[in-house]
Amino acid sequence: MEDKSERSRLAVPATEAAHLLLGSVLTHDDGGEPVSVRVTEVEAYMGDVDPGSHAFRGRTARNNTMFGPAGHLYVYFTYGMHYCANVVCGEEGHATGLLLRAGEIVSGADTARMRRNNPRTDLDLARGPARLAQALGIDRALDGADVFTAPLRLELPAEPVPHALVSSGPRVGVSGPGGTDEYPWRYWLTGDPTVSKYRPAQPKRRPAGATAR
DNA sequence: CAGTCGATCTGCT
DNA sequence: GCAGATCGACTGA
Repeated sequence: MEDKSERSRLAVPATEAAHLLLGSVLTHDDGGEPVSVRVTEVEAYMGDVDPGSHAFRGRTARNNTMFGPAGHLYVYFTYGMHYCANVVCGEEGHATGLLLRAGEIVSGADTARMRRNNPRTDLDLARGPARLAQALGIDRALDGADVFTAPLRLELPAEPVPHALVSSGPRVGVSGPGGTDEYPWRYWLTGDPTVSKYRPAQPKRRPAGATAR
């Protein structure tokens, strides 16, 4: 019953769901030491109307989970080496989701450090979407998994975080046509040290010497 | 400290 | 064939 009502809280527009996820705690218990992350930064993807979204071109094998019901994890593999995780939100079929961009490790830090190959500071354990996924031990085996069912556990706050504590700005790494990158669809807890450093979307990397090597 | 580049999977043209 | 919801190593000052 809890699960049902918690899931329904995510079946809302991405902007609203973002304020539920900020401050929530996601745990992955793979049988070893459980690792928990307090979410401090998310990015909204608006499904098939959003040029920056994987779902913009329609349903594929990879983005299939995005088109399903809210409360499931969409995990994708990118750049040949990284996993990133989204929490599906909104109504089923709309393919909206929230990319987990950064968080603070609240328990299981030892395991997280090992998975991340011992970064300089604990602030770097889950600062960035691929880092967060790696710290939690998330890979594509968890694509489609229910965040309210083992081995995952998502604890939403009783109340959404007040808007006054949240900042917003352009999405990172998205340089889509139509000024997509101008929409303030990235949300973070103002002043939190674990929020990822803003890096403008790379315009395009073209061969500098006119000819490829 | 800031800028550049390689790694290498997935989906679209 | 190419660009991408990234990260970390390396360069040079």
